[in-house]
This record gives sequence, C-alpha cells and structure tokens, in this order.
Amino acid sequence: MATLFIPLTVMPTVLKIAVPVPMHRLFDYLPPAGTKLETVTPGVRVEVPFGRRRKQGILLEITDTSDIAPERLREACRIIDTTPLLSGTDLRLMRWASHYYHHPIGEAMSAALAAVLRKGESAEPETRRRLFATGFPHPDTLANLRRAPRQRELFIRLQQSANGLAANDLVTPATDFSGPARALISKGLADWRETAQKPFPPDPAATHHPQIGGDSACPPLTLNAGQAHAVATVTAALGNYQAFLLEGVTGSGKTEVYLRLTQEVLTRGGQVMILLPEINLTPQLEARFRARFNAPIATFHSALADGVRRRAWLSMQRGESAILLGTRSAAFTPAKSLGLIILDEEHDSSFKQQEGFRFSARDVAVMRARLADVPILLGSATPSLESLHNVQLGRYRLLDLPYRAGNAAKPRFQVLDIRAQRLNEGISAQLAGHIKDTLARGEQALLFVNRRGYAPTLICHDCGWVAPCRHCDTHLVIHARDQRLRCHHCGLEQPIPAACPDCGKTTLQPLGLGTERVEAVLNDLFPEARVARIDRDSTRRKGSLERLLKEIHAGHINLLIGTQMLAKGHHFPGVTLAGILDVDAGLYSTDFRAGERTAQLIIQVAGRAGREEKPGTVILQTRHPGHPLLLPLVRNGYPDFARACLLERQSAGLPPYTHQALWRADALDSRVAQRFLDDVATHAASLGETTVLVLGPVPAPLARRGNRYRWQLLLQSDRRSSLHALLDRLIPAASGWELARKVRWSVDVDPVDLY
DNA sequence: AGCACGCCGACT
DNA sequence: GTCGGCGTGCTC
Repeated sequence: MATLFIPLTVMPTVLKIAVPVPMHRLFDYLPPAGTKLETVTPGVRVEVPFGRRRKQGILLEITDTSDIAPERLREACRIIDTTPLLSGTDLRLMRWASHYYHHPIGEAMSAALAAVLRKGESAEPETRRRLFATGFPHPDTLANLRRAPRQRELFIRLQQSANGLAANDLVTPATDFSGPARALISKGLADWRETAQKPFPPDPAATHHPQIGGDSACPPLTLNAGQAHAVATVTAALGNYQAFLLEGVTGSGKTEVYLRLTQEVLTRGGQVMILLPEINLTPQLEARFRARFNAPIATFHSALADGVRRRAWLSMQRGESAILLGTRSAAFTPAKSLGLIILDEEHDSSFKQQEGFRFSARDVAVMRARLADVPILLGSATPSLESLHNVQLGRYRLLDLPYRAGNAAKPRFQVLDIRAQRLNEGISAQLAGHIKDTLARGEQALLFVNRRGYAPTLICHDCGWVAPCRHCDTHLVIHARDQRLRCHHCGLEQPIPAACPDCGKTTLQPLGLGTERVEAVLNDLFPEARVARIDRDSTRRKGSLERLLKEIHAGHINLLIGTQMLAKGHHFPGVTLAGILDVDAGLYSTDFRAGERTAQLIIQVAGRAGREEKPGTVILQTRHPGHPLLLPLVRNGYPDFARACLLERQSAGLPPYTHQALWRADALDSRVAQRFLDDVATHAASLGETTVLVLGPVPAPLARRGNRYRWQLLLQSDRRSSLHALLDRLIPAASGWELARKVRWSVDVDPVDLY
C-alpha cells in the first residue's frame, strides 16, 4: 500500500468535527485544499460532506491521527468562520454537558449556537444590500422604459421608497424582479448600497437614565442588612468561582440584590447573564433592568424570532451587550467577558429540558461559572432540596434574606379542613365568606386551581363511564367554553356527547374541578365581582397575558383564578387573599418530588398575597389537615419543611442523597419496549456495577400516550461516578442492538419528572 | 436524524 | 406494468 511509504513529515492533518447527528462520536476530515492551518482554531464552524448531504459542524480538535482508514477520510468543504464562535471554555462546557447528559456531542454543540447560526450563515456583522434608484430624476426616464413595463414598475417603486428595496424583497413567490433590477443597474438607473445594520441601537427608553437610579417603580433602596451582606459577599467573590444560594421570600428584595451586583460587575467591565424559568417573567425583570442601567441588554428565549435571537447571541458573544436576560436555552450563550451568572427561581423545574438534550440549565450554569471562574448566584424563596443539600455539603454558600421589616407582612396560613363540608363546586362556605369579605374591603382575591379546562373529566352518573382518550391511558378534559372534550396529552378533541355512549342515558356530568368551572361558579356566587382566569387557554393569544395583568394591576379585576402561571413571579399588590382549592392532589402522588413541589407552590401562591402594607391570608383547603408535610410548612415555613423533607429523602435513599438516571422507551407494541428495557437491565447486571441499583422496567405512569406504550427503567446510585461509568458502557452497547431501532428511547440524567 | 437502497400492494 | 409503503444500513 502506498500509505506505507508516506514519510512522517507529510502526516496528514485531521480535523475532528462535531457534526449535528445523533451519534456519540466526532467525525474526522482533512482540511479543505489550500487551507492555511495557522488560522484554523477549535470553535470555528466547518462545512463537511456527510454521506450524501452537507452539514455544518464545529471543529473541536486538530490532530494528525485518525482511527478511520486514510482512504476513507474526506476533505471538508470550507472553514466557515475566521474567528471561533465558541471559546475554549464554551467548548469545554459543551463537552462536559454532552458527556454528563449522555447526549450526542454534535447535537449538544448545536444547542450552544443560536438557531440561525446552525445553518452556516455568516456570523459577521450583518450588512444588507438594498437597491436604490440613482441619478437625477429625468422626465424622459419613464418614457424610455415604456417598452419594459416590469423595469418601469420597479423603477417607480424604487423612486417612491426612500430606503430602497431589500434584496430579498425583489424575489417573492409571486414576482421576480431580479431581471429588471439587473437591467436598471446596467442602464445606470439603480444601484446596490450596503446598509450596515447597527448591531445594537441604543434603547431609547434607557438613554435618558443615569447609570444608576431613576426607577420609579423600584427606586434603589437603602439595602437592609441581609441584602447588604449578600451584595458584599458576592462582590468579594467576583473574579473567582463560587456558587451562592440566595434564599429569600417574595418581597425580601432579591431583585435589588441582582441589580446591585449587576452594577458592580458592569463597572468592572464584565457581562452579566441572568437566567429565568419562564418567558412570562422576562418582561417584568427586563423593565427593571432597563430602567436601572444605561447599558445594552440582550434578551434570549425560544419565543423570539430567529433574527432577534441571532443578534442577541452575537452581541453577547462579541461583548457588545452587557447583560443577557434569558431562559433555559440561553444557558449556553457565549459571553466575551462573563463576570457573573444569576439564576432566579432556581427550584423551578422548567430549567430542566424535558425533550431531546435533557440538560438542567441550573446545573449547566453552575458548571459554566466554574469553568469561567466567575461566581453564580442561585435565587429562590423556596430552594430545591438539591441546592439546600449542596449548601450542607459546603459546595454552595447560603445567603439568607429575612423578611423586610415594615414592608411585606408575613402571610397568615389557614388550613381549612373540608372533610364533611358541603362544597359548592369545590369552594367551602368559609372560603366563600373570606372572598366576600375581601371583595367588600375593595381588595383582590386569588384562587389557585391546578387544572385548566372546565372539569378533569366527564362521568356517567348512571353507569360510571368516563370519557376516555382513544390514544392515551387517560380521560378527556371538559372545556365548556367551546363545548369540547380534549386530551391534554395528545391533543385529541371531540364534541361533548349528549348521552352516555355506554348506557345511552343522558346522565353525563362533569367530575372534578378545572379553572373554567371555578370561574363559572365564582361568577355565580359573586355576580358583582369582575373575574379573570389566567391559564394556558386564556393566554394563548399573544399579548393576552399582558392585557390581563394590566387590568389586574389597574384594579379592574378583583377575583383571579389561575394555574401555575398565576403563581409564578407576577406581583399583585392588591391581592390580600389567596386560596388553594385542593392541596391534597399534590400531597398524595407516586412521584417522590410531589411534596417538595407542592410546598414550593404553596409558598409561591402565598407570595402573591399581602404584599406592601396589607397583610395577606392564605387558605388551604384539604381533607388531610394533619398531613406531616403540611404542618411544618404552614407553622414554621419553608426552611423547616425542607429540613424535614431532606431527612426523609436521606432515610429513603432518594435524591439528592442518591443520583438517578431514567431510561425511557416507547413503542407501538408494548412488549417491544418492555423487552428492550429488560435487555438493558440484564446487560447492566452483567456489567457487575453493584453500586448501581437497577429498578424496573415498569410501565410509565402514563403507560400509553399517543398510541405508544411507554416503559421506564430507573438507575440509581449513591455514587454519581458509578452511575455514569455504567451509562458510559450501557449506552454504546444498547445503541447497537437490533431492538434499539424498534423503540424510541432516551436516557434522562437527573430526571425531575419520573414519567 | 436524514437519505439511500430494496423488496411487496393499489393505481395512471 | 409502475408509484410508493417503510425496514435496515450508513454517514469520517
């Protein structure tokens, strides 16, 4: 073979590329012919031939060896970028995340790039070619064009538009003016002009504010002792990695701490990244940051248009933006000079991506802070047990914000025993009385219901038939407004039947409570009240949530009903009564995290009530007033509850004292999915990793969804490294199995939902 | 994931 | 006779 005679000096250069395909490996390529290798660095995008297709990948390594036979190495098409899009730290973070979550490296890498950049477009500052009419307007021009009607039409349009026409506006599905444009240009009647886009036009709302101050909604207050201590401690840590847990109830002034620390980092020339759980929360915090800082602020979340996200991403990467406000998907956004990461509502499970690349933005952010050697501040009124455990282990430092004296009074909890009570559509007479009093005082009341729709299901009073979903192991939910039954899992929709399909009787009636039903009964009970419902259905249209919130703040609404959406982050200063209609649903569940989540929810709902000077009352309707989790929570507050809950987890050998990975599989044939996981379990046992418990396979809590049968296998170990070592061997093995292609499967490291 | 190749049913 | 169903094989 000729390769035997190739001297060492011409050993080929091999580019190791992360290609966005679901495979756990890098792909080796030769550099494009004539590449000046000195200019090629890891982190640049490379276009490569991939099978019969072309793909854009990220260059991770430049070596001179390959496991692939030399004759099979193909040449890359082109190096896309002149400077790396991802820094060494970014690449290390992505490699860590890919490994930790056992997600294919190429796909993990592309999660770090904003959607638009993945298509291989230029990352250079955008310039936009626009076509302008040129020369002096001559009376004969139009006459000269009378035999070229399309050129004439285009010329008239160009003359009328002061800003010219964008190149991509010339070609639409209906019309193509590129020919006439060329003709006009050759006649000297039109020409292209490059209009460089300013990457970040100064925000007009911010420019009038001084560097600090001027926020009328929240003037920079004198810090209380807790806030001052938190600010001083984190400030002292700037420039080094340290994780902090900022524990402070609603109204304790966490945001002011964020603002002060941001100020501190900005004056040192650093960038601040602020991560939030929900898009809904960004506008409020964004407004406060914009009011406080005369600095470019970028926002980044999945609801933004590609172009906007791309600009936000690039501005942060180039250091043109000082502050990034974003959701989970922003956790990977590169930053030129990152100085601090703030992650608010750190307990919120929406930081965990539930599809595809199942990463936790919180844990990724902590690792990122570590790699970038900057502090990270995790804030919450109700910290996750994971973070509290990390405080116990000394990994995180706790910063405590006590109630602000003289401001928000601590809400009063009232556990309402509804056993043997007559309920009017879920509302006890006592709760109705409280609502009445609250409204009479001109104050607002809020009711929390954990289900949207009218009622969770339709039942036949005569034979017990329950409206089932054809595709899932669940029942259909009644939506009264549009008179339909809907499946909340697969989206199936059908009209409400007039009679029971089973026994034919017209004895069908709603069972259980949803937000729509509570809204209806409140309208009945309090005809003079102005009721608003806030859930996914009522806020589906863009801007409707903002409109509702505005009406609530203006006092046009005095009774609010809603799901989680209502409990998260929004401030309702006028609300003095909060009610949770059914606490029990959350207390009794198969998921070991249900108690923690319910407690967090109760405290969040309580945080909506009694802000400012008005004391708030929180009413919890329950049939289990003596529940062992409920009592410490309402008597002594969340920290006490969390302590009790942690002890319980420890004795039960559950997270955060152990580490879990959930292996899911689904298939059209239940037995296929089960057999696949059986094989995984058997193989796991054969590997002799005795420190890892293999539990299952068992059917998933929702065993059939969208006609697919779902099974799961839980792997658990008190040593994280053992769990990962096992997964490192199991996943490659299972990927090669014949059965693996007959099922859809995924591995979820640190699952938050065990279904 | 894509995208091919490759063998078996209802249509111009 | 073919258009097209998705089974399985591969991507440096």
